[in-house]
Formats: sequence, C-alpha cells, structure tokens
Amino acid sequence: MNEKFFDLKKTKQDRMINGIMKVFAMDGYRDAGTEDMVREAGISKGLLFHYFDNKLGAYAFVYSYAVRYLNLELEGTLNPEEKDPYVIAKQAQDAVVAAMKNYPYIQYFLQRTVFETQEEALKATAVMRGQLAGLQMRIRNQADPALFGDRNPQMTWQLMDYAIRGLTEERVRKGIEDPEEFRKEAHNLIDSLK
Amino acid sequence: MNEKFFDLKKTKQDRMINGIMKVFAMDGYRDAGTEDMVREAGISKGLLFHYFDNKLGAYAFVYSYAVRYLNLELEGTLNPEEKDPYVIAKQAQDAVVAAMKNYPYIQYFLQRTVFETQEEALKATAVMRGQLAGLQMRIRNQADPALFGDRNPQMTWQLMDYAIRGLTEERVRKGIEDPEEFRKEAHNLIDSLK
Amino acid sequence: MNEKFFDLKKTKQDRMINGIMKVFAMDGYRDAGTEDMVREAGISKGLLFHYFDNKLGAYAFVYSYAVRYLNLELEGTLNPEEKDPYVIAKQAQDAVVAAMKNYPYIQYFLQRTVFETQEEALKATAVMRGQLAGLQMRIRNQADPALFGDRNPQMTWQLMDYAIRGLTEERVRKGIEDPEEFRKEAHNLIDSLK
Amino acid sequence: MNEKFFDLKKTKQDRMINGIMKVFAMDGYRDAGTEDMVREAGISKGLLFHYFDNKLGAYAFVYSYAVRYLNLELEGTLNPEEKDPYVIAKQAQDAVVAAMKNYPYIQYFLQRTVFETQEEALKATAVMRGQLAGLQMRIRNQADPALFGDRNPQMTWQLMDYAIRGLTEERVRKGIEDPEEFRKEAHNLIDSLK
DNA sequence: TATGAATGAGCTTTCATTCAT
DNA sequence: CATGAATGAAAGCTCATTCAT
Repeated sequence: MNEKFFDLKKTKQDRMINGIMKVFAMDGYRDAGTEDMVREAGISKGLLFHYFDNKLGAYAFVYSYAVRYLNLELEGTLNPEEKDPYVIAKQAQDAVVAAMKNYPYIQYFLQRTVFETQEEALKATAVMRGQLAGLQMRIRNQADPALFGDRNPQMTWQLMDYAIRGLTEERVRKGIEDPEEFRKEAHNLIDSLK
Repeated sequence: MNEKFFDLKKTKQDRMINGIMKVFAMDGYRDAGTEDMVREAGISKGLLFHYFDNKLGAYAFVYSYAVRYLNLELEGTLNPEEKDPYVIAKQAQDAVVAAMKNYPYIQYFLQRTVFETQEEALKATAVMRGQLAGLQMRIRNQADPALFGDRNPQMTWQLMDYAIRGLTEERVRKGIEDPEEFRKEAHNLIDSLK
Repeated sequence: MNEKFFDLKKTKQDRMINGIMKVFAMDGYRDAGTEDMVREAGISKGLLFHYFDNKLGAYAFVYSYAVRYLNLELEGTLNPEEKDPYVIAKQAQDAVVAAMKNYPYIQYFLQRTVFETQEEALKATAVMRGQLAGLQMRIRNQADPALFGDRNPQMTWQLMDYAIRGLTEERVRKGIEDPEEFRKEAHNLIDSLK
Repeated sequence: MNEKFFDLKKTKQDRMINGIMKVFAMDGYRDAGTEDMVREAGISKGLLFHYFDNKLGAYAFVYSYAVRYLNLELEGTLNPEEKDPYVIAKQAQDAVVAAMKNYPYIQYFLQRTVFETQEEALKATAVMRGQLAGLQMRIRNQADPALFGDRNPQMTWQLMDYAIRGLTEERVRKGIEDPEEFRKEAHNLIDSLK
C-alpha cells in the first residue's frame, strides 16, 4: 500500500475509503467490482491501483482502517468503569453508530468479512481479524457477569451479536436515512434481551 | 434440469452430486468453478451442462437434493415422541452425520448457503430455503420448552446452531476422517450447553 | 459415406434424408444442429454419424441426393419436344412439386445452398453444384427464344427464378399443407411474367 | 453500445468498424469469430466487448453504421434531377464505391445481411433493414420508367441488383485492389442491361 | 445394427490490472 | 498526481463427434 495515500486531502481519503468499503460490504470480496469502487469513490481506475496495488490491497487496507477507526471510536465512547453488560453493549453500539457518521458501511462491512471464505482475503486480513476479536473480548470482559442475572453471559453476548447483525444488515441494505433512529432501534434490541 | 440424470447409475449420480456440492461448499456460489466441479466429479464439462444447463442449475439442484435428502434422513432418525431438546438436537445431528456418509459436504454446503448473497443463487433456492427453515422449526417445536430448565429456549437453540456451525466449518475444512468422532464432538458440544 | 445406407428400408432412408434436409434447409449449414436432425429423422446420434461420418458428410450426401432425385423427376416430367419457355418452366416446377411429395424440403434446401458461404460446405458440394447448374442450363436451352416475344430471355428466366424462390421460401416456412395449391400458385406466378 | 466509441480517434473507430464488418461479411453472423474481429481490428478482446457489449451488439452497430454511411454517400453523389435509370444506377454504385474507400467491405457486408437467417441477427437489425429498403425504393422511384424503353422496369432493376451482387461477391472475395477498375466493371455491367 | 451418454476443443464474455498520456 | 482506454487470462457454455454397450 502506497503511504502517500495519507497525503491526500482528508475528504478524498474518506471518499475513497467509503466507496471501497461500500462495494466490499454490499457484494462480498469476490463479487466486488473495481469499476463500482471507483465510481463510488469518484476516482479513476488508475488511482485505485496506484494507492492499493490491487483489489486485495484495497480490501486489506479498508479492513485495517475500519478496525483501527472503530477502536478509536470505542476508546472515546466506552466508559471504562462501566460494569453493566447492557450499558456496555449500548455504548459500544453508540461508538459504531458514531463511526458510521463518517463511514456509513463500516459496521456492515466488518460483519460481512466474518463470513468471508475467499482464501486470499482471509490471509490478507488475518492479523487485523485477531485485533478485532481481541477488541470484542476486552469489551465483554469489562462487564460484571453477575449483572447478567440468571442469564448465561456468553450466550447473551452471542445473542446480542446476532440481533445487531440482523438489524444492521436489514437497515443498511435499505439505506439508513436517520442514524439516530438506527441507534435507538439497536438500543431497544439490546434492552429486549435483558 | 435434465430428468435423465436419475437414469444414471446411482454411484455416478452421487459422484456428481458430491463433486458439485463440495466445490460450492468450499468456494461459495460465485467462486465455485465448473472446472473444479467436473474434476471432482470425474466427468467432462459437457456432461455437467448437459444435466444441469448451467452453473445456477447445478447449484439449485444440489441444494434441493440436499434438503430433501436431509429431510429423509431426519424422518428415519428422529424419535417423534422425544421431548428433550438436547436429545432431539443430538438425534438431528446424527441424521446429518448419517447423511454425510453419502454426501460428506452436505452439512457444510447447507450452512454456507445461509450466508450466500449472490442474487441469482438466492432466487434459485428461495423455495427450498423455506422448506429447510420449516423443517428446522418443526424439529424445535417438538421439544418441551420446560425441559430447557432455566435456559431461554430460543437462545439455546440459537447457540446450538452456532456451535455446530463452527464445529462443522472447522472439521470439514480440515477434512473429516472419522465421522464417528465428529458425531461425538457434536454431541459433547450440545451437552455442554445444558 | 457408408454405402450400407442403401440397404436400409426405403422408408427409413427417406425419414433420414428428410430430417437432415429439413434442418439444413431451415437453419443453414452452420446453424443446423445434429441434435435436431436425429430428432426429425427419428434416429440416434450414433446412426447419423455411422452412415455419414460427420455433419459435412450428411450435407454433401443430402445435396447430392437432392440433385439426382430432381434430375430423375425432371426426366419424367419434362416434354423434350416442348419449346415454349413458360410451359417448360411450369413443367419443371411440376417436377419439383412432385419431388416434394417425397422430400418436402427439397426445393427450399436446394435454393438455400445457393447462398451458402461456409467454405467447407461449398467445397463438399462443388461437383454437384456444377451438375445442378448444367441441368438448369439444359432446360432453358430447350426453349425457343423467339417464343419470349419481346422479352429478354435471360432476364425473364432470372425473374422466374427469383419469383419461384420467393414463393417457396414463404410457403415452406409457413408449412405447405396442400402441394397442389402451391403448384398452382407457382404456375400463376410464371404465367404472370408473360 | 458504448457511446464513448465516438470519442476514439477516427482512424481507430474505422479500424474497428472495418475489422468487424469484414469478418461478418466474409463469414456470416454465426460463423464470425470475435477472435478474428479483434485481430483484424488490431484491438484486444476486451475492447470489442467494452464498446459493443456482445457480438450481436457489434453486428447491429456496424449494420446501422453502414446504412447511415451509405445514405450520406448517396446524398452527395446522386443527382436528384437525373431521370435515366441507368445513370442513376451508376451514380448509386459510384456512391457505394466511394464508401468502399473508407469501408471496403460495406457493400458485400450489406448484401450478405440480406440472406442472413439467424433469428437474433435479424431482430437486431430490423429497423435499419427497413431504412435500407426505403432508401433503395426512393432511388428507383426517381427514374422515369419511360426511359427503360421496352424493358420491364421492375425486372431490370432486379437484374441490376443481381448482377452487381454477383460482381461484388466475386471481386471482394478475391480482394479488390483497384476500386476504380471495380467501378468501371460495375458500370459496364449496368450498361450491358440496356 | 443401433444407442445416447460422454467428451473436449472452441466459442463468447468478464474483469482485475496495466500504462501511455 | 491522475486518467481511462486497453489488455488477456480465465470463466461459463455449446455442440460436433466418439464409443462402450
């Protein structure tokens, strides 16, 4: 990946990241077309390959960027003293929604990569996948299991995951118009699991 | 789909079904190559298209076949009087493992189709997807929710799903050598959720 | 070409000839499918190739057969003393219609071959093409040019050709139900050129 | 059809048109190979499909282009006051020969399409076929029938058509080296029908 | 003699990638 | 830095031909 990418104007950087992320999110690694990416990003084919060498490079970069950005957002949003798992979950989702203000497809992109099976795509994101998994684990470990009441903690986390995942897919594919509404829906979903 | 397929020797039918199923399972609809399929099936390119018209036809056929075969296997394995969800789950998994003796990739294939997003593949399997969903629902409804103890039934089913799914992916990708061992692992996994 | 073809029952021979002729007539050399031919002929793929080696062989055989059959029919129908070109033309067309009782596509087949441009098809029929051209020439030379009145003989022949050609295409593609009616239409067309 | 085709350098546009036209003219729609086209045009496979989507698109475009170009050429060459059919015919052929300076296969291509029978090719050119037929009709109607002398006008036009058609096929297949000579031959042929 | 399942070379089409401008 | 026309390997698919039965 060409380090000069970061010398570009921030708005252009983000336009590229968003275009690429969107196409990977909507179509999956293999079906994602570079043609679509450059149209979404408003750049030329040449530029895409200039900065990312190839499709895989673009994928790896955007993945890595998404994980790091999400991490940042979480640091700013999560209260490290918080022990209630439901509150933590909602704060985490708030971080994601905040991230979506700049990168609307970040959540859907990240969750689609979970089911990616294309060998090369997996290899290229292996390290960052670990990072993301670690991040999730740390968040969950912050919670006091006792506060789950009679619920099985692990199972409940799993269920939250599943619910948010389903909600995101549905809403993103339809096109989220009001992020605030999306945030509330997510909160309700989490609370409903209490 | 060419009905003459069923006039072929059963062993050849199965060799074809398995070859096709394996490639779709391992690579996903879009990445699955017809070249790979015919190599796995030990047939020529022409024959694949002779019987299934095109790649999509092969996909739809194999999907439909898998669902119907699994259904058959379940009818023979599930005890309709059984009320204990854990026993039911294990019996269901036994049916799947039995099916895997003839069609080793059947479980992994079916679970991969769940995350398929290629439009045409979804459309071509819509009806059978419904069948499969109905099948699963019927199995779950056979259980007496009281026997879940203090566990949330829906959540527990979900978790079983998830666990089996993960186990299958891991084991199938490595190559299952001893189905009996795989069966036991699945049982243990289910029991561990009690 | 396998000479044993002529040992087959005459009805079968004709069924094959007609099936092959029809498909070549309707679709042209390249687009004619062997699958269609065997369906029309009511035989198996293997038999077609057994007797004619390949598609080109079938084409060459049917062409040659058509020319020779037409020649025979003309010998029986044309009055060698006749000098009136219009009468000759009608007698010739009568011969063709007679031939169509056994080989309904003979005329359309022969006229389509005129515009064939597929190299191999041309080469394989070169000799018989010459025969057919000679046949036509002999028929025309039998006429007394004086009987054309003030019409240019060559041009009038040409026009007859053209008219009959057009009529045949139209009628054959629609499907000739009453050959006698077709014969009369052809006569009228010829007379209209007086 | 991709409109960007017209942004290409004129010489390249013409190289492509000529390559495509030649192959369709020489081999007919079905036998025309895209491989041959790109070799003749000096471009890559991808580019052909980039601009014309598929083989049928290339056919339809080149046909439409040929008709429109011929129309233009005729407007510049035909004297609208001319009444003598033989002069008109020669002027029309002059227009075609002029067109051949840029598009050597235009005449042969257009006359081959007349006998095209491939369904899809016919459908894709239906409208422009009508245009071409109308063009021919208008030209013929410009002539004063009285100037045909004792000849049947319609028949004579037909004959001219036939003669030119035959000449073109023969000369184009051999390869026209001197267009001027071809033009003279055509004139002689037309005059010989007086 | 007769079958039709099976073959594979060859065709059209796609799309990540390159490179002259 | 930026473009987008151009590339060609690889994919899906067709169909004349073969051959075990």
